Amino acid sequence: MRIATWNVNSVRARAARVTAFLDRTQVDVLGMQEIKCKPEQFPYAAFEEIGYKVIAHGLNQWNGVAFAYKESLDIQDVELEFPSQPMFKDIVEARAIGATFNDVRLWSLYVPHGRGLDDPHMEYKLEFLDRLAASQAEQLEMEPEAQICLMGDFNVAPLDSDVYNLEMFETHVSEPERQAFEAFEQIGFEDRVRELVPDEYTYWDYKDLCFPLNKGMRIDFALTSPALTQNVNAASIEREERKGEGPSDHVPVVLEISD
DNA sequence: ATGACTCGACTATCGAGA
Repeated sequence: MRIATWNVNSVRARAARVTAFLDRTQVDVLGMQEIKCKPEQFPYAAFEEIGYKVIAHGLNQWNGVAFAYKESLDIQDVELEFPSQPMFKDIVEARAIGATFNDVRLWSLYVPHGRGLDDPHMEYKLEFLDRLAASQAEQLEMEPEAQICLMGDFNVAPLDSDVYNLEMFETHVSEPERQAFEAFEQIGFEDRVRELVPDEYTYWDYKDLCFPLNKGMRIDFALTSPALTQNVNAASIEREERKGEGPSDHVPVVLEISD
């Protein structure tokens, strides 16, 4: 089974590119972030035409997460939030969707942007990561052999080399954010993509020729539980998807898993 | 070329992204 994660930055603006990617790569499941629409606004037809079904979660024009998966695959146990997912202003935002495919539990995650080190959104971001890690630690305690992949836009650059110039950043690289990210490793999740593709960014700002100058960030990850980590055979970061007409500012991250 | 942001929204500037 091949799975992928991609912050598509509006699925309605990007439907042709996303479906072209699926058609080309034939990944079995794609977790999307920032679909920026409600389920009833999702461009289902374009996905159905190439043999994919979609489950989407979105409340408004912000955030929004979804899975596209091959129509032959069974989908089970869909959840539209993780346990104790924090609220922002009394709303559980559309930033997580979980579903099980072939006994592999996938989460498509859009971690809040902190905006600034002293911004209320930063506290929200850190709490989001803390509670996500706590929920997964609890899950692994109950079921140590669970095959889980936490994938999405984490909005954290764990290493200095994950940004083109450390001095340009305050958020994404701060110690509290990096500690919140490292918590996943501490409970047993691993970033196999890092081992297989050590030097690549996953995001380049639209502005200032960032992509041609390779001024990027590595902030999109697919973290695997111990039982799933041993089944990861290959990984790629689809840099080509940042080129051409109307790209997202993020590119897909792909994992190949043996059954 | 990988080229100087882009998206969706109370359709016209603006918040948000990172």
